[in-house]
Amino acid sequence: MREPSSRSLPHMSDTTSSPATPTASADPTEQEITEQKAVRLAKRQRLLDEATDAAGGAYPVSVPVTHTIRQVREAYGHLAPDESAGVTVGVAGRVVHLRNTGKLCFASLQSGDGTRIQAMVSLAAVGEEDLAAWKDLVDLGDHLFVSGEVAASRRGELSIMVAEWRIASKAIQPLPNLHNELSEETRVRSRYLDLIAREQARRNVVTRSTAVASLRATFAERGFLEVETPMLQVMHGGASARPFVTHSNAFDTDLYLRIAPELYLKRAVVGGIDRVFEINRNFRNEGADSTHSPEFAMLEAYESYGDYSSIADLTQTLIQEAAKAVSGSHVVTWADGTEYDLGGEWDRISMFESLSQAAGVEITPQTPIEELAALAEREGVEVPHPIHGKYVEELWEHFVKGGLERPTFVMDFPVDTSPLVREHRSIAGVVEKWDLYIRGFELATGYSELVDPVIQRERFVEQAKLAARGDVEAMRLDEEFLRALEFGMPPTGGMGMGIDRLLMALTGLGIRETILFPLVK
RNA sequence: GGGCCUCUAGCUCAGUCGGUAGAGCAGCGGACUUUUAAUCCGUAGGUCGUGGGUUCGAGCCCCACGGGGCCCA
Repeated sequence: MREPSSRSLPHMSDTTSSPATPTASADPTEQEITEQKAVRLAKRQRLLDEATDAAGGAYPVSVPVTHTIRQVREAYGHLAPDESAGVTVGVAGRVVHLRNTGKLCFASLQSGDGTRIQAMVSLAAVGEEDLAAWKDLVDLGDHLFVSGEVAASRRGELSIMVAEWRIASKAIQPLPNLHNELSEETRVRSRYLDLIAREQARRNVVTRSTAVASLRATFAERGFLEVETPMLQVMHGGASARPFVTHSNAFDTDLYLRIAPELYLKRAVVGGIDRVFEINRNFRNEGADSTHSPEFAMLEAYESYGDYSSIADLTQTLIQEAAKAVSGSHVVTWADGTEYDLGGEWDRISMFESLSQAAGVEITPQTPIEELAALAEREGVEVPHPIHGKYVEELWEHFVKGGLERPTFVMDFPVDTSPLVREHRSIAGVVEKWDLYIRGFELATGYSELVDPVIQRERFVEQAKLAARGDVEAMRLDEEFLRALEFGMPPTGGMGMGIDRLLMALTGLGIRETILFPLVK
């Protein structure tokens, strides 16, 4: 039990002259402190001054917790008003409400999962000095340990009748007002406050963790090994994107933050890691908005002796299992209340066929580029790097993409925009690649991987020419990767999926809600 | 990159025509033994994002910069 205070209750004249008040700090960079913080610092100092052992003070090493708040609620939530359980428990939680009727004080304690329980401190139970200390020292936001009998209050609220209490961790900053919504900016910049204040914020963390655990479980069931490949790379590759550049002092060389793990995972496949995946961060030095973050979590998986069809099957399973883990069924409910069905066999459509159908004109890999350019011109579609395949992809997005409601694999892309993919086994001019669209946005992409080192080299050379012409997203020629391929890579199906986007598809949230700590300036 | 909106107390927000800066919650002092955002009395708290400008006078008008948001490309 803590020692009650022998000092008088604080007055502002006391606290402003207190040695604990850091306005006296010699550090010139010290922020000017607010009145509320000064008051709390003074309380902290009083707690420290009175501490008799490691279990006292403002920051005890430990407190004798016997139950979580949830356990107490589950075991005794049935108590009738004024009924006592006849059981003594010790619980801890953050003070989120304080009420005081004079000789009886109430506090609502909240645990990290959001469950709450009421603590009741009465004059009769703790005595005059201790009640005064409670009123003096306990603030909203403090972590508090209370021990006492479990009972329901007269109004039926499950409570701890406090026999002993102590501060478990003193809060120096006042908690934000929990009755108003936090502003969007505070939510993102101070996520810890968002987590304290908002049930949905806590749920989002659980949902993401559940979804990622489900992905790993699905992979494990199918014999995939998880690996980690370099994030700092001498040469970035595996995707078309602008990289972040950094510098290694030890090697005295510039390094790139990876834009994709692909070229390393394929090296692993060459080495015989036949089923391999990685869930990790990629970095792309591009714009940030409600659907793009400069750093984002990415899943890539490679299945040797598979192809783009088998890896599509796998992708569908991964997502459906994740949906089931998160919401109990293949039908997920989004934050805005709409339901989205991820169940069943997903549609697989051809890019060229669906484009031809939507545009009302036959478009094939053999359609002259002049015709594509004219069509784009008529439709007002701008094509940044006017090669054949880019026209087709931009036109497809223009004509078809927005109309996709159900989960859909869009199959067979132009060859000249997919330099790491092998050509279709029977259709000329396209590659065995699909994009998965869910509610109109791209969630994943899959391939029959290009394993012929000679053709791969040719494709890289073409990319290098694009780079030389100023395409900052074009790929560099990776000699080490080509050498690995030359030792022989088995036929392989590969897949990449944005984890943040998966969460968006499962929950309907914005990307800043799916990422716990989004990058902010 | 372009357009529009926004930045005021710890938090969430008002602030009229350019004329001494407001509320709720939280804080501080007091009352109250069953409250649930308790209630009641009293009280303190501001570099109005930053820097310029216009004006007798700027939270408000003008310019630049910074943060955030929305829409468009």
